[in-house]
Amino acid sequence: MIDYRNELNPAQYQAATTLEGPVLVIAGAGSGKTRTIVYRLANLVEQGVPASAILLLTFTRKSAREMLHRAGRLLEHSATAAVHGGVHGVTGVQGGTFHAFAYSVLRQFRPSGYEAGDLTVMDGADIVDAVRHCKDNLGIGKGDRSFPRTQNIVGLISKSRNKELDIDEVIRREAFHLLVHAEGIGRIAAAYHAYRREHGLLDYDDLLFELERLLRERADVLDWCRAKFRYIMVDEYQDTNLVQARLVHLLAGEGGNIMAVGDDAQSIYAFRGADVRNILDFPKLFPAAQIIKLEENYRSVQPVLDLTNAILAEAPQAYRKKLFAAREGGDRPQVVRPLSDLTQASLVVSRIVEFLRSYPPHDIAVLFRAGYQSYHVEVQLNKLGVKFRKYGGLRYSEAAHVKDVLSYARLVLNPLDLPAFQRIAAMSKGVGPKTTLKLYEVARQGNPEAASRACLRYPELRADLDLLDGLRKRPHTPTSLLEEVMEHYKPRMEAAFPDDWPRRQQGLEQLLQIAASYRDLDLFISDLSLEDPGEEEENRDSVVLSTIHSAKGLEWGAVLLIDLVEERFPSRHAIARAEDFEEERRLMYVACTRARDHLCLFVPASLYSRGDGGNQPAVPSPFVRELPGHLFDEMHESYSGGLMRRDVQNGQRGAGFGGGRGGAGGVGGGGFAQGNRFDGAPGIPRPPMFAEGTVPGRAGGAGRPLPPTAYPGGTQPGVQGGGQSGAQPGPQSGPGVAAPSPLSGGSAPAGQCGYCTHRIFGRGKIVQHLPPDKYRVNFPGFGLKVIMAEYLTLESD
DNA sequence: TTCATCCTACCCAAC
DNA sequence: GTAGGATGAA
Repeated sequence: MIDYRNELNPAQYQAATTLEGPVLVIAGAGSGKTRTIVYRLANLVEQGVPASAILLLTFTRKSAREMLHRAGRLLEHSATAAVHGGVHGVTGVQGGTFHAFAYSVLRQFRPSGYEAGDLTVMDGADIVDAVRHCKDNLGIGKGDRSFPRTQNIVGLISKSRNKELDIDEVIRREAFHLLVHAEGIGRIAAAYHAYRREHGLLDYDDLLFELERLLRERADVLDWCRAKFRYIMVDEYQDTNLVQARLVHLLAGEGGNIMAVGDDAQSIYAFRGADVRNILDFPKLFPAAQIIKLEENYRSVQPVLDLTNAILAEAPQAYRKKLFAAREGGDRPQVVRPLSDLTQASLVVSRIVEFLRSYPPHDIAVLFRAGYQSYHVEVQLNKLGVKFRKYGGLRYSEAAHVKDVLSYARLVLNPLDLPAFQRIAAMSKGVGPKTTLKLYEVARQGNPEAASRACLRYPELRADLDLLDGLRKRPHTPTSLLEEVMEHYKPRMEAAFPDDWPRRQQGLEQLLQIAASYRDLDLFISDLSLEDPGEEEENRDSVVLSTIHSAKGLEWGAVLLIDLVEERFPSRHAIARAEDFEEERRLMYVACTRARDHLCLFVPASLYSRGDGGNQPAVPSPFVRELPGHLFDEMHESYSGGLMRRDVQNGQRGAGFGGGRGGAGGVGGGGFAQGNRFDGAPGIPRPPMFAEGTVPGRAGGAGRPLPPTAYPGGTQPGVQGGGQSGAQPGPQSGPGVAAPSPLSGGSAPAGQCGYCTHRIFGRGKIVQHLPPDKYRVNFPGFGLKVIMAEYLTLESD
C-alpha cells in the first residue's frame, strides 16, 4: 500500500486523494506538481479505476509517458498491486497532447464534410507550403514588398483561429501596419481553409475545432467519450486556449471527474491563443470545483527562489501564492556581463565546462528566448567537442529527406494529398509547379491516355507513380512500406544531397525504427506531425540547449540564461503591448525557476550584427535591471577576456553598469576557473570590435547611465542603435568547422601519442588520432573528449 | 516553363 | 543561414 499521507505534503495529499468531482490544482513552480499527478494516477488505479478510463492530457507525450512510467513504478512497489494480482497498472491510460487525443478520436469517428478518403495531419512545414500555394494561386501580394511573408500569414491565420477572432481583428490588434493587406490575407485564409477540406488535410487548429464540432454534432460520440474517459487530468492548464477549455468541459461534463493542474504565473502561450482566463474561470465552469494550492518549493535553493519571487513580484497575478523553499543554502544567482554576444558564447561554454565537474551533462541547460540565439554557443560547444542536444528549432520530421520519404507514404494513404504530390513531382527533372498541377489534375480525373502521355515525358515521375501504385495494391505495415520507399528513394537522395547523404540515411534508419512501433500508417504519420520524435531519446551525456518554451516543466541543476538584453528578451515583438510584455516576464520567471542550484544570467553589452558594421550596444533587459542588487552576484568581462567581480558595496540596483572597474578585480572567487586564461590563448577568436579597437557603448568603460526605455503604458520604446533588429551575425564557421583562429599561430599538434594541453580541460593524454584533424584525448576529471587539433597544444617532449 | 543565380530582407515561441 | 523575388538563358 502506498503511504500517501507520508510521502506527500498535506496539499499534495489532498490533491492526490480527491478523486471525484472537479478539482483545480494551482501548482507553483517546483512544487511537486508532477509528483502529485503521479500519485493521483497511482491512487486511481489502486482504487480500482481501470487504466483505460483515465485520460491524461499533457503538454507533450513525453511528459505523459514519464508520469505514467513513474506511476507504474510506484504501483509495482506497493503491496496492493500484488494483492490485486498485478492486474492493475497504468498501461492503458491514454496520455498525450490535446492534438494527439483529438486525432485519435477523429480518425475513429470521421467528421462530416471531408471529401477525400483519409485525414492527414499537417505539420508546420506543410502548413506553410499550403498557404504559399493558396497565395500564389490567388496571385495576391505578388511583387509587393510590403506584403507579409508566408510565415507571417500563417501566424496571423493561426492566431485568429486560436484566439477565435476575425483575422481583421487580429491584424488590427497586433499588426496594424498590415491593415492595408487585410483583405488579401483574409482571402488567402479562406482559400487555405477550402484547400484543407478539399484535400483531406487537418492542421493543428482543425484537430481541436473538428473534435469540438464532432462532439457537438454527434451525441453518440460524446456519450462514447464520456463513458470511456471517466477520469480526466489536464496538466499545464494555464496554457490551454478557448477551444481546449470547451473540450475539457464537453468531455468531463459539469460535475465530472476532472482535475486541472496549472500555474497562472507560468502562462507563456498566449501567443497561440492560450488564455489565462481558462484557469481563473475554471471554478465558474465547474461550480463544484475544489481549489488546492501547492506552495512549497522543493526544486530550487533559497537564493534562486528569492530571485524568481522578485521577478514575479512585479507581475499582476490572480492566484496569489507565496512560494516557500524546502531547500536551505545554495549560491546566489550570478549576472554575467560579457562584452558581446560572441564572447558571451565563450563564457557560457567555459561555465558549462566548469559545471561539468559537478553535474552530469544532461543536468546542465542553456536557455534562450528564440532558437537562433544559441547559434554561437553551439559553435563553441562543437569546437570543444562538448556534446549537446537542442530542443526547439528545426523538427526532425521537417528535414527535407524525411519529408520526401513521408510524402510517398502519405500518397499511399491519401492519393489526393496535394502537398505530398507536389513534393514528389518536384523531385523529377523538368517538372515545376505548373506541370505538377497539370499532372495532379490528370491523376485526379483518372484520364489514362493523358496519364501515360505525361509519364512518357517524365520517366522519373513515372517510376514514382509506379512505385505508389505497387504499394497501394497490397497492405503494408509502416515498416515494410518505408523500406520499399527508401530503397526507391536512396539514389535520389544521393544525387540531391551529395555531401551529407550518409547522415541523412542514418536519419531515415531512425525513421524506420520509429515506424516499427506502429501498426497503422496513418497514426504513424500524424504522430510525426504532432510530436517530434527527436525528443524521444533522452541523451544523458549531452548538455541541453533549449528555448524557454520547450523547457517548460523541466528542471536542471545548473541553468544558464543568455541574451538578456532589450529586443531579444523581451523580444522586440513584445514591447508594444502591455499584455505581451507581461508574458515575457512570466517567460523570464519560467526560465529562472528551471534552476535547482545554479542560475547564471548573461547580459551581453553589445550584439554583433553584420549589417550595421560590427557591434551595436545592447541595453540590459528590464528583467535584470529591475532585480534588487542584493539578490545576485555580478561579474563583468574585461577587455582581456577575464571576469571581474562587481563591487558589491556600490551595488545599488540598476546603477552599476560598468561600475565594476574598481571591484575585486580578477576572478577566482566567482568560480570561473582561472582568471585571465583567455589572454592570448590560442584558438579564441576575439570579437571584431576588439580587433578594430572600437567598443560602441563601452568607451570610457564606466558609469554610463542606462538608456531609459519606456514600456507599455508609457511612450514608445526608442529603437536603439539605429533600428536594426538583430540581423544574424554571419557565421564565422559552421558547426564543427574550425574558425580561423587569428591568434593560434599554428599550434596544431602533429604527433599522435603523448600529452597535449587544452585551454579549458587542461592537460590530457592523447588516446587516438582521428584523421584528419581530430584527437581523442583523455582529460583527468573530464574524461574522453574529441577535440579538433587546432585547439590543442601538443607537448613537445 | 523550368532552372540557375543573384540579391535582399528576415528571422519569436509550438501543437 | 534561409525564403523568395527578380532576372535571363535553355
